[in-house]
Amino acid sequence: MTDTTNQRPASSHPGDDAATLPTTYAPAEVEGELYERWVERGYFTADAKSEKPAYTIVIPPPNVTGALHLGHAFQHTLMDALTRRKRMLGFEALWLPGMDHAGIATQNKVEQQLAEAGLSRHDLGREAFVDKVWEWKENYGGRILGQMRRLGDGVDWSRERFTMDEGLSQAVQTIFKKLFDDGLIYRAERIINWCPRCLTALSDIEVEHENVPGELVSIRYGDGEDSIVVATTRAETLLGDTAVAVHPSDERYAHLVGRTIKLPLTDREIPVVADEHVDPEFGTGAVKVTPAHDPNDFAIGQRHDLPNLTVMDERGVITVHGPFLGLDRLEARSAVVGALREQGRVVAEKRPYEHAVGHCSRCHTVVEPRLSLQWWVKVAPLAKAAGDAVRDGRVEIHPKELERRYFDWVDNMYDWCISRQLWWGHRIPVWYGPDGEVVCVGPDEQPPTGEGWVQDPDVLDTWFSSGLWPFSTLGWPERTADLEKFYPTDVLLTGHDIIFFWVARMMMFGLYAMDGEIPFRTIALTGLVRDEFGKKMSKSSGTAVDPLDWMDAYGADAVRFTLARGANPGADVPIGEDWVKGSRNFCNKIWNATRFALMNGATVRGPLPAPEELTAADRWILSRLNATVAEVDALYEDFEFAKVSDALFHFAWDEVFDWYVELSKTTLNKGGAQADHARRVLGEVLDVTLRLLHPIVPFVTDALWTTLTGAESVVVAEWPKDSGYRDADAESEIAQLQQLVTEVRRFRNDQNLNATQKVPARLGLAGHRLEVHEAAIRSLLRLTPPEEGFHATASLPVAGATVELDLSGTIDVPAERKRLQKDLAAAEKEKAQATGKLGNEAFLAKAPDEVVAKIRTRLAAAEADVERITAQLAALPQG
RNA sequence: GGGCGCAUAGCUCAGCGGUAGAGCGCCGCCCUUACAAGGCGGAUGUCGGCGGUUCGAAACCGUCUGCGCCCA
Repeated sequence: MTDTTNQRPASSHPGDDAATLPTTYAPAEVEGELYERWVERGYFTADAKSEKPAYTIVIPPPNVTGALHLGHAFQHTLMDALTRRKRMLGFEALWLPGMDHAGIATQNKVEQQLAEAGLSRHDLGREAFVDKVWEWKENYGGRILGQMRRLGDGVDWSRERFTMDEGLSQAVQTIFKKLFDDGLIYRAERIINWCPRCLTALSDIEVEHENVPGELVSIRYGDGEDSIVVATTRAETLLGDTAVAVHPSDERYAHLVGRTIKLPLTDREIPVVADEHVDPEFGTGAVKVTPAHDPNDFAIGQRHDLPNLTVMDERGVITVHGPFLGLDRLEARSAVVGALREQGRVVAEKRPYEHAVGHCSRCHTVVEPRLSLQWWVKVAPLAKAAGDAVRDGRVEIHPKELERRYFDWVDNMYDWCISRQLWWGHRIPVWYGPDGEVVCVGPDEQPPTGEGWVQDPDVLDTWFSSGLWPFSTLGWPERTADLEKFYPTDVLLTGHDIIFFWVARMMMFGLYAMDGEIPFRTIALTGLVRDEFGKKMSKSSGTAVDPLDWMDAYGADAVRFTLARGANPGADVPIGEDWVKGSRNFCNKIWNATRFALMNGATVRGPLPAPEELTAADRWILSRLNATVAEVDALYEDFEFAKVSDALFHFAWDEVFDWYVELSKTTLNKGGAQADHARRVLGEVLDVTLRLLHPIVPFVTDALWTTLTGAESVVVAEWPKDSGYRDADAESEIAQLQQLVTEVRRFRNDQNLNATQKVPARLGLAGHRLEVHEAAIRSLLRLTPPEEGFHATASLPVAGATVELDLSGTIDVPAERKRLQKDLAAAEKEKAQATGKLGNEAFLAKAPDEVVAKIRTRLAAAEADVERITAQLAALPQG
């Protein structure tokens, strides 16, 4: 025999290897060690100088504060599967890891720590505080990185990045300067979302709107003829009202427009203005206007030149002199309503009143719209480009249904507030001079020095730096070899929940920074991980599962396989412990099937025998093997991980393990050339199957594959190719064999025959194509040859043969009759359906020929079944 | 309030014009020398309701009901 797979020095005694494999797969014993070996050998380290085509995925950088949760485990499994497969396909695969500095989250964490010591960040001062955060990062940050190793993430650790790295910070400064110079970054005073707890501005998408029961209070402003009733859910803002607005054509209030009205609880007179944007149908048709504390009111204020009166400080405490001074906004709300009520100015109160209220996405505090001076990105031109790149097909969104969500956002985007009143983050590179100068400093420039020059104290929104991730991590703004080789990246795989936060921003910045070059070719969006009942998992309700626990109990492969198997494009993924157990069982099954194969001398050495030398079972499984390779390849291209996993699960378990391995036992026992061939085919099938499974369950496949082949590692093995071999004859022959075996097994079961009990039988296969399978059939069914005195007590016509069994006594006639009658009913129903269709002229005339032919075949089969079962029933002894 | 999506076996989900499927769960038999984390066999659905299109609908269209999600 010649060895065509010459890089595989086969182990000298495969049986010995098998003997060393325990009967149960113990993931804990192999996973950690295997992972370290992969990393040490540099399998995941990509080479920018490689001749191979590049395949790049950048990881959605987890927060430095984070721990691995099932959502990460899920996405990482998919990204790992994609890169592992491409690596096997001969690509220079790079999966680039890293972390996000997570401005607010991280700062909060360190502030909490300080609070325990009774300190605030102001006690330390900015510089010391930032040092403290770095210190925290070194000590506690990045726990997730170790957990990624546990999961088996094949990331290139040599390229690990952090958004606050020097390089990435330089990228931030570079793009800031470029945007500033292009007039796409500006400073403006507007109403922004303010978190009174985090004490910072938030962008629109960092605010979560939630319906909560509040109150709607209708208040009468002014008196008598000249009074107007307005309604509000935030009565305390009354203190900052600088007008009442009505619709210009609203006759009810026409006499008041242009005049002033007395604002209750104050000594101020405020004007009544007419504004097109007031809805005369809503409520009383009049609205109070608080320009400094509401975005719509601010707009009205601008149009009518109203003063902006700020009545709360940054913590939401009332600053207006009088009885409400020093009250928190919520206390002030009821105090104001109470005072109004006393004055008889409360016309109506609706409580509870369901309405949407914005909450800080970080700490869930109710946000307060607040007038302040902030930095903004003018998104219109950037967003247009980001939308066009998808519209013209340069970037593809998977699944396509989610495109709309993307377009809705990028096509209707408001300017992005990027300044945050935090200390942890990229500081805004703008200096203010003593005479009002504003200088934006580029990365290679020196900030202005001298008396009176100060840098802007704010830092940038965390998502500003994440938006640069696909290229900043590859060395931009330098024209690095990495950037040359690995950019644009291939797939951006992430949850659809951060399309706006992250995906759209990367598109905008990527296209802008790289002169129109796209940051990635495909956006693959996943859903969220849910519990086994499809319910949201949350930390607060205690329903969140720590994937580490499951990995410890069942192995990383089991967790990965379960997640992959649930991964339908864009859809949420439910996961439960029982399912992980099921996946563990599958891994164990693979383990034992391979163990069996090795004990029986399965081999990958030498060429595969020609089809004509093989048994039908061999040809069948090779045919199915190649079809499976083709199927898996096609599914991978569409990110159909669930279907990939399912196809492999069923091929491996149902076809290879339950049928091929069982059939091969007879051949192997017989010995001779056929047995040699079976060993080679078995080796081939396992070799390919393990390689196909590897991207999803990397550990168990590597442990087994190296034992089977003696080669270095399946991580660097070649991805299987469909040889094109298909054998329809073998497939139908084995299908017939399966039909016969199953039918007899059913009979045995119905007759309550013990599974191990041997039964004498005559197969009646003379001249039948299944004749060659007689030994296998007898073995599978535990049928012994008819001996002297054989007396058939049951006769089963099946698959064109008649199997006669000697049950040495009476069979259970009622049981058999019951079963046959059920089968007969099914066959007759089938026959009736088919007859009905074929009797329908319109069907014959309009249905495609192949459908008609199929129905005809079905009818023939049903008729044969009816005849056969009727005969069997008639042959049953009376009783 | 606007938009999108989903209702299929006990549970979680595939299928999206031509015989209703999978995993788990359930019932029965079996520790058959690869595997009891297993083997073999089995049961279970008027495919949410109503109407329409079609030779043919779980699938396409309309409508109602009930749930999700996104945005305001």
